[in-house]
Amino acid sequence: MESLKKNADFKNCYQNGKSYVNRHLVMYVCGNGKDGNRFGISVSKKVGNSVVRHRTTRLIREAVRLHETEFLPGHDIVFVARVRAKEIGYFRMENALLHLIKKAGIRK
RNA sequence: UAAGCAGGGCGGGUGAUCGCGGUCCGGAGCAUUCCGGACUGAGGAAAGUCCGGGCUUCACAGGGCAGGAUGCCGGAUAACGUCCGGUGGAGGUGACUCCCAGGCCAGUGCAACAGAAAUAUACCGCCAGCGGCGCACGCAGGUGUGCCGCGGGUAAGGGUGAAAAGGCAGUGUAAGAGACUACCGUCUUCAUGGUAACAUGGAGAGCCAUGUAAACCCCAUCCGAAGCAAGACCGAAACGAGGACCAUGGGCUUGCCCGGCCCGUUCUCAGGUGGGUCGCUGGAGGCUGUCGGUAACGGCAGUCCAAGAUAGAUGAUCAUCCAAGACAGAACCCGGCUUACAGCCCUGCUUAUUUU
RNA sequence: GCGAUAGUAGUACAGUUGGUAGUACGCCACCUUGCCAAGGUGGAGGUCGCGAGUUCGAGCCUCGUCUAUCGCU
Repeated sequence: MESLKKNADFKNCYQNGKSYVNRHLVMYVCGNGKDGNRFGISVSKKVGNSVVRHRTTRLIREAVRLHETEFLPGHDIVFVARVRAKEIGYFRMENALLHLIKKAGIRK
Protein backbone atom coordinates (compact mmCIF):
# COMPACT_ATOMS: atom_id res chain seq x y z
CA MET A 1 0.00 0.00 0.00
CA GLU A 2 1.06 3.52 -0.66
CA SER A 3 1.50 5.82 2.29
CA LEU A 4 1.26 9.54 2.88
CA LYS A 5 4.67 10.95 3.67
CA LYS A 6 4.72 14.74 3.67
CA ASN A 7 3.36 16.94 6.39
CA ALA A 8 1.65 18.94 3.64
CA ASP A 9 -0.31 15.85 2.56
CA PHE A 10 -1.62 15.39 6.09
CA LYS A 11 -2.45 19.10 6.42
CA ASN A 12 -4.35 18.99 3.14
CA CYS A 13 -6.37 16.01 4.32
CA TYR A 14 -7.20 17.59 7.67
CA GLN A 15 -8.34 20.88 6.12
CA ASN A 16 -10.14 19.73 2.98
CA GLY A 17 -11.33 16.25 3.93
CA LYS A 18 -14.31 14.98 5.87
CA SER A 19 -13.85 13.41 9.29
CA TYR A 20 -15.51 10.37 10.87
CA VAL A 21 -15.10 9.42 14.51
CA ASN A 22 -15.75 6.45 16.75
CA ARG A 23 -14.54 5.25 20.13
CA HIS A 24 -10.99 4.31 19.09
CA LEU A 25 -10.20 6.06 15.81
CA VAL A 26 -10.63 9.26 13.83
CA MET A 27 -10.63 9.03 10.02
CA TYR A 28 -10.11 11.85 7.55
CA VAL A 29 -10.97 11.27 3.88
CA CYS A 30 -10.39 13.44 0.86
CA GLY A 31 -10.09 12.80 -2.88
CA ASN A 32 -6.67 12.67 -4.50
CA GLY A 33 -7.57 12.33 -8.19
CA LYS A 34 -5.53 9.15 -8.67
CA ASP A 35 -6.27 5.51 -9.36
CA GLY A 36 -5.31 4.15 -5.94
CA ASN A 37 -5.67 5.04 -2.33
CA ARG A 38 -2.99 6.54 -0.09
CA PHE A 39 -3.01 5.95 3.66
CA GLY A 40 -1.56 7.88 6.61
CA ILE A 41 -1.42 6.78 10.23
CA SER A 42 -0.94 9.22 13.08
CA VAL A 43 -0.45 8.26 16.73
CA SER A 44 0.31 11.11 19.09
CA LYS A 45 2.55 11.10 22.10
CA LYS A 46 -0.50 11.29 24.36
CA VAL A 47 -1.34 7.65 23.54
CA GLY A 48 1.69 6.21 25.30
CA ASN A 49 5.38 5.52 25.08
CA SER A 50 7.27 4.42 22.01
CA VAL A 51 6.40 0.73 22.35
CA VAL A 52 2.67 1.41 22.73
CA ARG A 53 2.61 3.82 19.80
CA HIS A 54 4.42 1.37 17.54
CA ARG A 55 2.03 -1.43 18.43
CA THR A 56 -1.00 0.75 17.73
CA THR A 57 0.46 1.78 14.39
CA ARG A 58 1.05 -1.85 13.43
CA LEU A 59 -2.47 -2.89 14.31
CA ILE A 60 -3.92 -0.17 12.11
CA ARG A 61 -1.55 -0.98 9.29
CA GLU A 62 -2.39 -4.69 9.47
CA ALA A 63 -6.11 -3.94 9.41
CA VAL A 64 -5.69 -1.67 6.40
CA ARG A 65 -3.52 -4.25 4.62
CA LEU A 66 -6.05 -7.04 4.97
CA HIS A 67 -8.98 -4.90 3.84
CA GLU A 68 -7.32 -2.70 1.25
CA THR A 69 -9.29 -4.19 -1.63
CA GLU A 70 -12.56 -3.23 0.00
CA PHE A 71 -11.89 0.51 -0.29
CA LEU A 72 -13.26 2.56 -3.17
CA PRO A 73 -10.20 3.98 -4.98
CA GLY A 74 -9.12 7.59 -5.38
CA HIS A 75 -8.84 8.80 -1.79
CA ASP A 76 -6.30 10.02 0.68
CA ILE A 77 -7.19 8.53 4.06
CA VAL A 78 -5.65 9.42 7.43
CA PHE A 79 -6.27 7.37 10.56
CA VAL A 80 -5.62 9.02 13.92
CA ALA A 81 -5.51 6.80 16.99
CA ARG A 82 -7.34 8.07 20.04
CA VAL A 83 -6.07 7.48 23.56
CA ARG A 84 -8.38 4.49 24.17
CA ALA A 85 -6.91 2.67 21.16
CA LYS A 86 -3.93 1.50 23.21
CA GLU A 87 -6.14 -0.86 25.25
CA ILE A 88 -7.63 -2.96 22.44
CA GLY A 89 -6.52 -6.00 20.43
CA TYR A 90 -6.53 -6.67 16.70
CA PHE A 91 -10.14 -7.72 16.18
CA ARG A 92 -11.66 -4.73 17.92
CA MET A 93 -9.34 -2.47 15.92
CA GLU A 94 -10.45 -4.18 12.72
CA ASN A 95 -14.12 -3.70 13.66
CA ALA A 96 -13.54 -0.04 14.47
CA LEU A 97 -11.89 0.51 11.10
CA LEU A 98 -14.57 -1.29 9.13
CA HIS A 99 -17.26 0.63 11.00
CA LEU A 100 -15.67 3.90 9.97
CA ILE A 101 -15.29 3.14 6.28
CA LYS A 102 -18.87 1.94 6.17
CA LYS A 103 -19.95 5.14 7.87
CA ALA A 104 -18.02 7.18 5.30
CA GLY A 105 -19.54 5.27 2.41
CA ILE A 106 -16.25 4.34 0.76
CA ARG A 107 -16.62 0.60 1.25
CA LYS A 108 -17.34 -1.42 -1.87
C1' U B 1 16.38 -25.48 57.42
C1' A B 2 15.54 -20.18 58.01
C1' A B 3 17.14 -15.18 57.52
C1' G B 4 20.70 -12.40 54.98
C1' C B 5 25.30 -10.48 52.15
C1' A B 6 28.21 -10.28 47.60
C1' G B 7 29.05 -11.57 42.43
C1' G B 8 27.33 -13.47 37.69
C1' G B 9 23.60 -15.09 34.01
C1' C B 10 18.50 -15.30 31.66
C1' G B 11 14.50 -11.65 30.20
C1' G B 12 9.06 -16.57 27.06
C1' G B 13 9.85 -21.18 23.73
C1' U B 14 8.08 -24.21 19.31
C1' G B 15 5.13 -24.88 14.77
C1' A B 16 1.59 -23.24 10.64
C1' U B 17 -0.60 -19.28 7.30
C1' C B 18 -0.53 -14.04 5.62
C1' G B 19 2.85 -9.63 5.62
C1' C B 20 7.51 -5.91 6.35
C1' G B 21 13.33 -3.98 6.13
C1' G B 22 18.38 -5.49 4.49
C1' U B 23 22.36 -8.47 1.91
C1' C B 24 23.61 -12.11 -1.74
C1' C B 25 22.35 -15.35 -5.97
C1' G B 26 19.29 -16.41 -10.40
C1' G B 27 15.67 -14.71 -14.11
C1' A B 28 12.76 -10.79 -16.72
C1' G B 29 14.09 -5.88 -17.83
C1' C B 30 18.04 -2.32 -18.99
C1' A B 31 16.15 5.46 -16.31
C1' U B 32 13.22 3.04 -12.91
C1' U B 33 11.40 -1.67 -11.49
C1' C B 34 9.22 -6.74 -11.04
C1' C B 35 9.45 -12.23 -9.85
C1' G B 36 11.76 -16.51 -7.30
C1' G B 37 15.28 -18.57 -3.67
C1' A B 38 18.80 -18.48 0.54
C1' C B 39 20.52 -15.96 4.84
C1' U B 40 19.51 -12.23 8.34
C1' G B 41 16.66 -8.47 11.30
C1' A B 42 16.02 -4.24 18.67
C1' G B 43 17.91 -3.91 24.66
C1' G B 44 19.80 -4.95 29.55
C1' A B 45 18.57 -0.94 30.13
C1' A B 46 17.96 0.49 23.01
C1' A B 47 15.47 5.08 28.09
C1' G B 48 17.10 9.84 30.78
C1' U B 49 20.77 12.95 27.95
C1' C B 50 24.18 13.44 33.38
C1' C B 51 29.66 12.86 32.06
C1' G B 52 33.93 11.18 28.79
C1' G B 53 36.04 9.86 23.93
C1' G B 54 36.24 8.69 18.54
C1' C B 55 34.67 10.96 13.83
C1' U B 56 33.45 15.62 10.92
C1' U B 57 33.41 20.95 9.93
C1' C B 58 34.97 25.70 11.71
C1' A B 59 38.61 28.56 14.69
C1' C B 60 43.76 28.68 16.40
C1' A B 61 51.83 31.71 16.84
C1' G B 62 52.58 31.74 22.19
C1' G B 63 50.98 33.30 27.09
C1' G B 64 47.55 35.44 30.62
C1' C B 65 42.57 36.99 32.53
C1' A B 66 37.49 35.58 32.79
C1' G B 67 34.17 31.21 32.91
C1' G B 68 33.20 25.97 33.89
C1' A B 69 34.38 21.12 35.96
C1' U B 70 36.91 17.90 39.39
C1' G B 71 38.91 17.41 44.66
C1' C B 72 42.00 11.65 50.63
C1' C B 73 46.27 8.35 48.26
C1' G B 74 48.08 4.97 44.45
C1' G B 75 46.83 2.53 39.98
C1' A B 76 43.73 1.30 35.29
C1' U B 77 42.12 3.68 30.72
C1' A B 78 41.60 6.70 24.36
C1' A B 79 39.22 9.60 28.20
C1' C B 80 35.99 10.39 32.36
C1' G B 81 32.51 13.10 37.39
C1' U B 82 33.91 5.89 35.68
C1' C B 83 36.40 1.43 37.56
C1' C B 84 40.05 -1.28 40.89
C1' G B 85 43.09 -1.52 45.35
C1' G B 86 44.26 1.05 49.83
C1' U B 87 43.75 5.10 54.02
C1' G B 88 40.35 7.69 57.30
C1' G B 89 35.24 8.11 59.05
C1' A B 90 30.00 6.00 59.73
C1' G B 91 26.63 1.61 60.19
C1' G B 92 25.90 -3.80 61.04
C1' U B 93 26.54 -9.75 65.81
C1' G B 94 28.59 -10.91 60.98
C1' A B 95 29.31 -11.77 55.57
C1' C B 96 29.65 -6.79 54.08
C1' U B 97 27.82 -1.89 52.89
C1' C B 98 27.89 3.58 52.65
C1' C B 99 30.74 8.60 52.34
C1' C B 100 31.07 15.69 46.59
C1' A B 101 36.53 12.80 52.22
C1' G B 102 41.37 19.51 49.91
C1' G B 103 41.92 24.38 52.66
C1' C B 104 37.81 28.57 57.83
C1' C B 105 45.81 30.19 62.35
C1' A B 106 45.08 34.22 53.29
C1' G B 107 40.94 37.32 53.70
C1' U B 108 35.48 38.45 53.79
C1' G B 109 30.42 37.06 55.10
C1' C B 110 26.62 34.49 58.17
C1' A B 111 25.09 32.12 63.09
C1' A B 112 17.36 33.63 63.66
C1' C B 113 14.87 32.80 68.54
C1' A B 114 16.53 32.12 73.43
C1' G B 115 20.45 33.76 76.51
C1' A B 116 24.26 38.17 80.66
C1' A B 117 27.33 37.06 76.56
C1' A B 118 27.67 34.11 69.70
C1' U B 119 33.72 35.06 69.05
C1' A B 120 33.52 38.04 72.48
C1' U B 121 31.34 39.05 77.57
C1' A B 122 30.43 39.14 83.23
C1' C B 123 23.73 38.86 84.76
C1' C B 124 23.11 35.83 89.14
C1' G B 125 26.92 33.77 91.91
C1' C B 126 31.93 32.98 94.63
C1' C B 127 36.05 35.75 97.14
C1' A B 128 39.05 39.05 100.11
C1' G B 129 39.75 44.63 100.93
C1' C B 130 37.78 49.63 102.27
C1' G B 131 33.60 52.69 104.08
C1' G B 132 28.68 53.07 106.49
C1' C B 133 24.66 51.00 109.57
C1' G B 134 22.78 47.15 112.94
C1' C B 135 23.25 42.77 116.31
C1' A B 136 26.16 39.40 119.79
C1' C B 137 30.52 38.97 123.14
C1' G B 138 33.66 42.38 125.87
C1' C B 139 35.46 47.64 130.79
C1' A B 140 38.06 48.88 126.36
C1' G B 141 41.21 48.01 122.02
C1' G B 142 38.80 44.56 119.22
C1' U B 143 36.52 39.84 117.43
C1' G B 144 32.44 37.38 115.00
C1' U B 145 28.20 38.04 112.00
C1' G B 146 24.09 40.35 108.81
C1' C B 147 22.66 44.24 105.25
C1' C B 148 24.03 48.36 101.93
C1' G B 149 27.68 50.93 98.97
C1' C B 150 32.63 51.46 96.45
C1' G B 151 36.53 50.06 93.46
C1' G B 152 38.74 45.07 92.56
C1' G B 153 39.89 39.45 91.79
C1' U B 154 37.64 35.28 89.46
C1' A B 155 35.32 31.92 85.61
C1' A B 156 34.13 26.46 89.79
C1' G B 157 28.52 26.52 89.70
C1' G B 158 23.46 28.43 87.35
C1' G B 159 20.00 28.72 83.33
C1' U B 160 19.61 29.56 77.32
C1' G B 161 21.10 27.39 72.88
C1' A B 162 22.82 23.24 67.58
C1' A B 163 27.25 25.45 69.53
C1' A B 164 29.57 29.00 75.53
C1' A B 165 37.40 30.03 75.21
C1' G B 166 39.63 21.09 75.68
C1' G B 167 37.26 16.64 79.03
C1' C B 168 37.62 14.20 83.72
C1' A B 169 40.09 13.38 88.51
C1' G B 170 43.41 15.51 91.91
C1' U B 171 46.90 19.36 93.86
C1' G B 172 46.49 24.30 94.81
C1' U B 173 44.05 28.95 96.33
C1' A B 174 40.93 34.28 99.77
C1' A B 175 37.85 32.37 95.87
C1' G B 176 39.46 30.39 91.52
C1' A B 177 41.86 29.41 86.94
C1' G B 178 46.36 24.17 82.53
C1' A B 179 48.47 27.95 87.65
C1' C B 180 50.48 22.63 88.46
C1' U B 181 50.06 16.87 87.85
C1' A B 182 48.17 11.88 85.75
C1' C B 183 45.06 9.84 81.74
C1' C B 184 42.44 11.00 77.16
C1' G B 185 42.04 14.69 73.13
C1' U B 186 44.65 18.76 70.16
C1' C B 187 49.08 20.93 68.06
C1' U B 188 54.55 20.83 67.04
C1' U B 189 58.63 17.79 66.16
C1' C B 190 61.61 13.25 65.66
C1' A B 191 62.07 8.00 64.59
C1' U B 192 60.22 3.52 62.25
C1' G B 193 57.01 1.12 58.43
C1' G B 194 54.62 2.36 53.73
C1' U B 195 55.45 4.73 46.52
C1' A B 196 51.66 7.67 49.11
C1' A B 197 47.20 8.87 51.92
C1' C B 198 48.43 7.37 56.70
C1' A B 199 49.70 4.18 60.94
C1' U B 200 52.67 3.07 65.36
C1' G B 201 56.01 4.80 69.05
C1' G B 202 59.08 8.63 71.59
C1' A B 203 59.85 13.78 73.00
C1' G B 204 57.84 18.57 73.62
C1' A B 205 53.92 22.72 73.91
C1' G B 206 49.79 23.86 79.05
C1' C B 207 46.57 24.48 74.67
C1' C B 208 45.24 32.31 71.51
C1' A B 209 40.34 29.58 70.75
C1' U B 210 33.47 27.47 67.61
C1' G B 211 30.67 25.97 63.24
C1' U B 212 29.66 26.85 58.08
C1' A B 213 33.61 26.46 51.97
C1' A B 214 26.62 21.48 48.67
C1' A B 215 28.59 30.82 51.53
C1' C B 216 32.01 34.13 48.59
C1' C B 217 36.78 32.56 48.12
C1' C B 218 42.03 30.18 48.12
C1' C B 219 45.07 26.08 46.27
C1' A B 220 46.02 21.97 42.72
C1' U B 221 44.61 19.56 38.08
C1' C B 222 41.77 19.60 33.48
C1' C B 223 38.77 22.10 29.54
C1' G B 224 38.64 25.82 21.79
C1' A B 225 33.27 25.58 19.58
C1' A B 226 29.42 22.92 17.39
C1' G B 227 27.23 18.51 16.16
C1' C B 228 25.72 12.75 11.39
C1' A B 229 19.58 17.26 10.41
C1' A B 230 27.96 17.03 11.32
C1' G B 231 30.02 16.76 6.68
C1' A B 232 31.40 15.03 1.38
C1' C B 233 29.73 14.12 -3.63
C1' C B 234 26.08 13.94 -7.93
C1' G B 235 22.65 17.04 -9.50
C1' A B 236 16.00 18.00 -12.35
C1' A B 237 13.02 22.39 -13.04
C1' A B 238 13.07 27.60 -12.53
C1' C B 239 16.27 31.88 -11.97
C1' G B 240 21.30 34.19 -13.23
C1' A B 241 26.06 35.14 -16.35
C1' G B 242 28.57 34.57 -21.07
C1' G B 243 28.78 32.94 -26.33
C1' A B 244 26.55 31.42 -30.96
C1' C B 245 22.21 31.19 -34.33
C1' C B 246 18.41 33.34 -37.12
C1' A B 247 13.54 32.85 -42.28
C1' U B 248 15.08 38.78 -39.29
C1' G B 249 9.39 35.87 -36.42
C1' G B 250 6.88 39.16 -32.43
C1' G B 251 7.02 43.53 -29.02
C1' C B 252 9.30 48.34 -27.23
C1' U B 253 12.31 52.75 -28.53
C1' U B 254 9.94 55.57 -33.71
C1' G B 255 6.86 59.29 -38.91
C1' C B 256 10.69 55.69 -41.41
C1' C B 257 15.71 53.33 -41.66
C1' C B 258 20.20 52.09 -38.92
C1' G B 259 21.31 50.95 -33.97
C1' G B 260 19.83 49.16 -29.00
C1' C B 261 16.72 46.14 -25.49
C1' C B 262 13.29 41.95 -24.35
C1' C B 263 10.99 37.30 -25.92
C1' G B 264 12.81 32.58 -29.13
C1' U B 265 16.46 28.11 -30.29
C1' U B 266 21.00 26.01 -28.70
C1' C B 267 25.85 25.48 -26.05
C1' U B 268 29.00 26.45 -21.77
C1' C B 269 29.52 28.04 -16.67
C1' A B 270 28.24 29.32 -11.56
C1' G B 271 25.52 28.72 -7.20
C1' G B 272 23.29 23.97 -5.03
C1' U B 273 16.70 24.03 -4.00
C1' G B 274 13.20 19.18 -4.76
C1' G B 275 15.68 14.61 -4.97
C1' G B 276 19.63 10.92 -4.82
C1' U B 277 24.47 8.55 -3.28
C1' C B 278 28.14 8.24 0.48
C1' G B 279 28.95 9.00 5.78
C1' C B 280 26.51 3.72 7.80
C1' U B 281 28.58 0.05 10.55
C1' G B 282 34.95 -4.58 10.91
C1' G B 283 34.91 -1.95 15.92
C1' A B 284 39.30 1.27 21.88
C1' G B 285 34.31 -5.57 18.40
C1' G B 286 32.63 -10.50 20.52
C1' C B 287 34.04 -15.57 22.24
C1' U B 288 37.78 -19.26 23.88
C1' G B 289 42.60 -20.32 25.77
C1' U B 290 47.06 -18.72 27.95
C1' C B 291 50.61 -15.27 30.35
C1' G B 292 51.50 -10.72 33.68
C1' G B 293 48.88 -8.16 37.70
C1' U B 294 45.68 -8.72 44.63
C1' A B 295 42.26 -6.32 41.13
C1' A B 296 40.46 -2.84 37.47
C1' C B 297 43.08 -4.01 33.18
C1' G B 298 46.81 -5.33 29.66
C1' G B 299 49.95 -8.70 26.22
C1' C B 300 49.84 -12.97 22.90
C1' A B 301 47.42 -16.99 20.05
C1' G B 302 43.11 -19.05 17.80
C1' U B 303 38.27 -18.24 16.05
C1' C B 304 33.63 -15.52 14.57
C1' C B 305 31.10 -11.36 11.69
C1' A B 306 26.24 -10.48 14.67
C1' A B 307 20.20 -4.73 12.37
C1' G B 308 21.30 -0.43 9.32
C1' A B 309 15.61 1.84 8.60
C1' U B 310 14.90 7.32 6.32
C1' A B 311 7.84 9.59 8.21
C1' G B 312 11.18 5.30 9.77
C1' A B 313 11.19 -2.27 8.91
C1' U B 314 9.91 -7.28 13.88
C1' G B 315 3.32 -7.43 13.06
C1' A B 316 -1.53 -10.28 12.74
C1' U B 317 -4.26 -14.91 13.37
C1' C B 318 -4.30 -19.99 15.09
C1' A B 319 -2.32 -24.26 17.81
C1' U B 320 0.69 -25.89 21.85
C1' C B 321 4.12 -26.01 26.54
C1' C B 322 5.25 -23.66 31.17
C1' A B 323 6.73 -20.55 36.21
C1' A B 324 1.41 -17.28 32.25
C1' G B 325 5.62 -13.21 29.95
C1' A B 326 7.81 -6.98 33.80
C1' C B 327 10.28 -2.47 32.21
C1' A B 328 10.47 -1.14 27.53
C1' G B 329 11.84 0.00 20.57
C1' A B 330 18.18 0.98 17.31
C1' A B 331 18.45 6.25 14.23
C1' C B 332 26.73 7.96 13.56
C1' C B 333 29.59 4.75 16.97
C1' C B 334 31.86 3.42 21.63
C1' G B 335 33.18 3.74 27.52
C1' G B 336 30.50 4.85 31.95
C1' C B 337 26.70 6.91 35.37
C1' U B 338 21.55 7.30 36.71
C1' U B 339 16.58 5.72 36.52
C1' A B 340 12.44 1.63 35.33
C1' C B 341 11.77 -3.75 35.76
C1' A B 342 7.21 -9.74 36.46
C1' G B 343 9.96 -13.45 37.73
C1' C B 344 13.76 -17.48 37.32
C1' C B 345 18.70 -19.83 37.66
C1' C B 346 23.99 -20.45 39.28
C1' U B 347 28.37 -19.60 42.55
C1' G B 348 30.74 -18.09 47.08
C1' C B 349 30.15 -16.34 52.02
C1' U B 350 27.73 -14.84 57.05
C1' U B 351 24.47 -15.50 61.28
C1' A B 352 20.97 -18.59 64.02
C1' U B 353 18.86 -23.40 65.04
C1' U B 354 18.85 -28.75 64.57
C1' U B 355 21.26 -33.53 63.43
C1' U B 356 25.78 -36.46 62.85
C1' G C 1 19.64 15.33 17.94
C1' C C 2 20.80 19.78 20.97
C1' G C 3 19.07 23.07 24.68
C1' A C 4 15.99 26.53 28.10
C1' U C 5 12.26 27.65 31.80
C1' A C 6 8.66 26.50 35.48
C1' G C 7 6.39 23.45 39.54
C1' U C 8 4.12 27.15 46.60
C1' A C 9 -3.80 27.28 49.29
C1' G C 10 -9.49 25.81 44.74
C1' U C 11 -7.19 29.76 40.90
C1' A C 12 -3.44 33.65 39.63
C1' C C 13 1.08 34.92 41.85
C1' A C 14 4.87 36.96 46.03
C1' G C 15 8.66 34.94 49.16
C1' U C 16 17.30 37.68 49.51
C1' U C 17 22.27 37.57 51.99
C1' G C 18 18.98 29.78 54.76
C1' G C 19 15.74 31.30 60.72
C1' U C 20 7.69 30.43 62.80
C1' A C 21 5.18 30.53 54.53
C1' G C 22 2.17 35.45 52.65
C1' U C 23 -1.17 38.78 48.92
C1' A C 24 -5.53 39.05 45.74
C1' C C 25 -9.84 36.55 43.96
C1' G C 26 -12.71 32.38 45.43
C1' C C 27 -14.86 29.37 49.97
C1' C C 28 -17.33 29.30 55.10
C1' A C 29 -19.66 31.93 59.33
C1' C C 30 -21.56 36.45 61.33
C1' C C 31 -23.17 41.78 60.78
C1' U C 32 -25.95 45.01 57.49
C1' U C 33 -31.14 44.53 54.32
C1' G C 34 -38.12 43.06 54.23
C1' C C 35 -34.98 39.68 50.56
C1' C C 36 -30.66 39.56 47.14
C1' A C 37 -26.22 41.96 45.44
C1' A C 38 -22.48 45.29 47.03
C1' G C 39 -20.08 46.58 51.72
C1' G C 40 -17.95 45.37 56.79
C1' U C 41 -15.86 41.75 60.57
C1' G C 42 -13.83 37.07 61.57
C1' G C 43 -12.21 32.13 60.04
C1' A C 44 -10.71 27.69 57.50
C1' G C 45 -7.69 25.87 53.72
C1' G C 46 -0.37 24.16 52.30
C1' U C 47 3.28 16.48 52.57
C1' C C 48 6.24 24.33 49.13
C1' G C 49 6.00 18.25 42.49
C1' C C 50 8.73 13.71 44.57
C1' G C 51 13.28 11.20 46.90
C1' A C 52 18.07 11.67 49.12
C1' G C 53 22.08 14.81 51.11
C1' U C 54 24.84 19.40 53.34
C1' U C 55 23.54 22.31 57.77
C1' C C 56 21.86 23.28 64.54
C1' G C 57 17.88 24.39 60.92
C1' A C 58 16.15 23.93 53.99
C1' G C 59 10.43 26.84 50.01
C1' C C 60 15.70 28.84 49.33
C1' C C 61 22.02 25.28 48.76
C1' U C 62 23.70 20.28 46.16
C1' C C 63 22.48 15.62 43.57
C1' G C 64 18.86 12.38 41.44
C1' U C 65 13.89 11.92 39.54
C1' C C 66 8.84 13.14 37.55
C1' U C 67 5.50 16.42 35.02
C1' A C 68 4.36 20.64 32.03
C1' U C 69 5.65 24.50 28.62
C1' C C 70 8.92 26.70 25.05
C1' G C 71 13.09 27.26 21.53
C1' C C 72 16.95 25.75 17.64
C1' U C 73 18.18 22.28 13.59
